[in-house]
Amino acid sequence: MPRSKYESIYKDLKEKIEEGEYPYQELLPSEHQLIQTYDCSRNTVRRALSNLVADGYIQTLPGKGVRNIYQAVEQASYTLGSIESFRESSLRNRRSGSTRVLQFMELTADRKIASRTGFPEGAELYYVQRLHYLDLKPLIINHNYFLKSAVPGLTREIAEGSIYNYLENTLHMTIVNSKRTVTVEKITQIDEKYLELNVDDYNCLAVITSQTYNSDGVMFEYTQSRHRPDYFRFQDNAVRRKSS
Amino acid sequence: MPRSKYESIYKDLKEKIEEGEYPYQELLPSEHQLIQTYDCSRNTVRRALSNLVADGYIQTLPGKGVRNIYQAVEQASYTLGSIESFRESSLRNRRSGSTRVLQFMELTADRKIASRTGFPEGAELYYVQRLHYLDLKPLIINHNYFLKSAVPGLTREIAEGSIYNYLENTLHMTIVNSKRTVTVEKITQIDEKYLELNVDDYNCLAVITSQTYNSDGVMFEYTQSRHRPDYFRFQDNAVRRKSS
DNA sequence: TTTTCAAACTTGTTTAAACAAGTCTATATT
DNA sequence: AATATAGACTTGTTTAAACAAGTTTGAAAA
Repeated sequence: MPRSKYESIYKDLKEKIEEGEYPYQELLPSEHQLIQTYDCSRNTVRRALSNLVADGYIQTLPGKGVRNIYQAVEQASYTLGSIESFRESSLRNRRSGSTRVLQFMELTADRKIASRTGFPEGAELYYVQRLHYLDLKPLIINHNYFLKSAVPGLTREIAEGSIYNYLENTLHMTIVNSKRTVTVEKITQIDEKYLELNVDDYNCLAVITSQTYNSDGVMFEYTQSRHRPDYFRFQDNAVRRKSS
Repeated sequence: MPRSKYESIYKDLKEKIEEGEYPYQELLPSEHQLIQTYDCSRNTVRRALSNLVADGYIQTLPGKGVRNIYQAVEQASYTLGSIESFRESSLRNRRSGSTRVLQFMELTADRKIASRTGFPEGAELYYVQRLHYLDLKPLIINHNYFLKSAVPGLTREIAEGSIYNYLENTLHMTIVNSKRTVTVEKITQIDEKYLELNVDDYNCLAVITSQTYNSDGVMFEYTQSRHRPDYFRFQDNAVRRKSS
């Protein structure tokens, strides 16, 4: 359940927009009207609205009002947007996902690993290599590095299911921030083998590397996520902020 | 120059972080101290800080303080992050960029174009196809569609330079919002020809499609941007907001 | 010495108020 | 009829204040 007023207003408006309560390009109720509707202060309404702006759902027009610019996205393919685990994505898309652990080991970050991942040299890590299936089709190979001190007690069995589920529900860790980079890389032999790709078809794949921070401000995860190109889609909404 | 207090505080703190004034993982001055420093209210400081959180520069730790999690990014390759034009990116990376117009024409959106771009059927459009060079190397082919009514007077000559420069400085249009999708696609003959790619090397490239809105809430641009995979990098920072 | 605990910090949420500036409309003026 | 304008809207910025809740610290009590 929402823990604060502005969150529940945000959620309520978001649903209404998604359900088409306000037509595309039309104005939402004014801030003043929303204050009446939700019985709260102007700041609280504005906070909810600013989150919707960040989502690319609405746009504020000074002097005019708030315009709905939400368009339902084609869910033809597998979409990765916010910070969510493979399991969450699968559920959101109502597909059956499964995970196969290819490797599970503990290691210490040497100079090479440290410079690549951003972990300090000498850090104790878990390394997990997993293959994610969607509807029996192998789509993603994940190479995860977890900071052992932040993710104690990780096992191969946990990795078979959802590691994020373990982090949030068992360790009560909160994921806050994730810095991600999308690139395109040549296929490796491992990719070819497990993703069942044919080099004559695609010889590249989409790679997302991410550094994830928990609520203590500690980077506890580095992941390289290698995606089948034909099922890859990365969405983003950029808001230009006033600068200089 | 900054038009508001919170923007100038944001900018000042951002520069200090980038210059290493606060070590990685260390705490910034508390909100109370920042209030003294900038002689403003708490809300104004918090607004500046929340922008830095969105940038992935800092993380707030309730009860503790504000932690610097900024790490200078490796600028080895061409980076696209926020909404910026090719010229802006080139300048930021201190490279010499140039642009070659391959095609410039006016057209009317038929059903096919409308459904692909999101423009209404029958909309009058400019279509621009351009090749962008960085240090004499062809990196990107752009297919731009501009809404004629929102971008009047666009010419081939303007397209040779910076269209965004024209939009902002001549038409005084403000770009507000851009919805983007990254995918990986097979190379076409056009790509192969102009990007000087060898199919035996890479047979895919990175494609960014974007729908851009101006300050009137009108989608005035649809662009498909096709990038040489070896020079492509897309960065992002995701903040997990409380949900459900 | 160790433990307890209150006080002094930290950030998070919410309200209220004032003013600025852009947009629209209907009335009054030309 | 066309124009000008005042007033009633809209969102944007800033300040002030109060309370909640998490973390730190040092003094008092065991």
